[in-house]
Amino acid sequence: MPELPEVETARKVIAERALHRTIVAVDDTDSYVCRPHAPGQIRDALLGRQLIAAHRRGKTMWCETSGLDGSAEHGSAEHGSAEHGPDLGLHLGMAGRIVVESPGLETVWGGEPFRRDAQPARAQWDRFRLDFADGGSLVLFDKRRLSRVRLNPGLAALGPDAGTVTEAEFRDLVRRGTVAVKARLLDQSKIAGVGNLLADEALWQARISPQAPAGSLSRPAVRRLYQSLQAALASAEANGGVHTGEVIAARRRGGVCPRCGAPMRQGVVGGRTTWWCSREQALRRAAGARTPRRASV
DNA sequence: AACAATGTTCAGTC
DNA sequence: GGACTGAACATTGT
Repeated sequence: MPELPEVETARKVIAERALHRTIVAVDDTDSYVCRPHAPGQIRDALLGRQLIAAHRRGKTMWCETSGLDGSAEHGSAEHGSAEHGPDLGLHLGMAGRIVVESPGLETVWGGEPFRRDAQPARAQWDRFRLDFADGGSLVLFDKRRLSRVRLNPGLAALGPDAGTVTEAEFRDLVRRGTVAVKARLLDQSKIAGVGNLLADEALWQARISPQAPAGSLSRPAVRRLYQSLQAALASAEANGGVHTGEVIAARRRGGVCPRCGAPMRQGVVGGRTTWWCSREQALRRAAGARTPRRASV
């Protein structure tokens, strides 16, 4: 169930292990995952080509592909689009992972966090597959079938990547409107890459209520939020995923704030289950308002 | 058995 | 048209 850091891990797996290998077979028969393409359309577009680069913005990945004889990987060749194939867009949805097999090398994967269950990966969860001429493969594995594969994915609906957005851009995009700040963080058209856990973690680090209207944040608060988000992204990438966030383990019944010990509170914000510290992330009303209610559990 | 799940999209309302 | 809300999507795990 990947957010930006997990998707970046998957992108690296592709970039390091799946490039420059000729595609000799494509399974694009899952019409839900491959929508709106017709079965066979992605296959026909990719057969005989190679993946030559893997990119990411937010949670969306796309791979550039070579010309039919692999020409683009051998440099120059700037004679027009015939030298390149279409981009292959990959989105891991809620539970997708990328698995790359290579002859003589161990299988590598990225995306969904590691689970130590002994359960073998059932082939029925392979939603999309590229087979390479060397006998290896790239598989999009997804138990829940909400991942997506498509040719030439548009990126116009995505805001700047959460990992590279500047503080000034972030402030302009976030601090406006009346929507809850958490909902704004989850809006991929504003900032791309933040998911439910990352949003809870960054807001907790910054001690900001997830329910605070986005436009009501003070300039220092937005700055804290930006810095907390960058720290949470870096920490997740270093430690293996967003589930390693400090407050994530406290997202459960009876959980307490890892900093102050106050009970964690749960609710729905922006349509997603949300946990926050009842003390440090209390929703403060506009200037002049009091906070008369004692903390309730 | 009912419900939640680390995501996106789309129909609907203001 | 933009901002916002809530349900739907497919499937699994609790």
